[in-house]
Amino acid sequence: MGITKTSLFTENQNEIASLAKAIAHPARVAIIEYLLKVNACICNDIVNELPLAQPTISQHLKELKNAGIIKGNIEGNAICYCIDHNNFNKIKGLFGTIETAENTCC
Amino acid sequence: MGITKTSLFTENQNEIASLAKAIAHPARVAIIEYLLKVNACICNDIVNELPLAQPTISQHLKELKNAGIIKGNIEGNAICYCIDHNNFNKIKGLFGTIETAENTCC
DNA sequence: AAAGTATATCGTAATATTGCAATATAATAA
DNA sequence: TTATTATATTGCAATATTACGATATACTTT
Repeated sequence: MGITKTSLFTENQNEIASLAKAIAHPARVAIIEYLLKVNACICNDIVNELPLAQPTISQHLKELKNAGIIKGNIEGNAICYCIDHNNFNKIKGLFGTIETAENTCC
Repeated sequence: MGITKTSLFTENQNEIASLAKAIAHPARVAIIEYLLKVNACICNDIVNELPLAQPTISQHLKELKNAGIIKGNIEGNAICYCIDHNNFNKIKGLFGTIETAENTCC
């Protein structure tokens, strides 16, 4: 098999999982951190900043965009990427709302 | 290729990525939610709760344990799993500390 | 001891991810 | 128009993940 049985889980569970998946690579974490640092969004800068080839960066950016974590705007012949703060806060919310009371077990 | 170039990124970036990876599957999200709900930790219950075969659940539990999200204690011939709240709070912290100020771009 | 219960591991097939060279696309500059 | 610059897409090889049947391990009950 090897295919995740998405249909067996709730929409919320799949949503959390796919957002987590978008963050589940150090290059993508690095891109997020960089975009948060520079705020205004450069793109070729990311290629220069990270030790990966341009097509690889482009692929990671695509995944982050599909997940809604970043967004890109065309600016001349360049593309300006930046964090999509609405969705990013939503992610933080998903983790933040989980109650982690004292556990009485183990 | 196909191998993540872990060595090219910081320890913190790799840590966030691997914690996110542990959450990046709906079955593992479901396991976490279930353990948070029942607090005290049953194990065969998880197999009955989720629509996946026992070896598959066992594999997911192993990944969650390796990531430090859950821990298991032997109790007779059963194993009691529960959330490792120390690490779980750490994860929440990792996401929570990221500043998401207003963005002035895009 | 034998049977039952609970969990882990092995082996394997199906699929997904990662990374990059080569190439395509699109806007700008010369 | 012809470079140049910036980004995306394609194709492919290497590797990782997912799922589960079969089997192993280990404790408990009979």
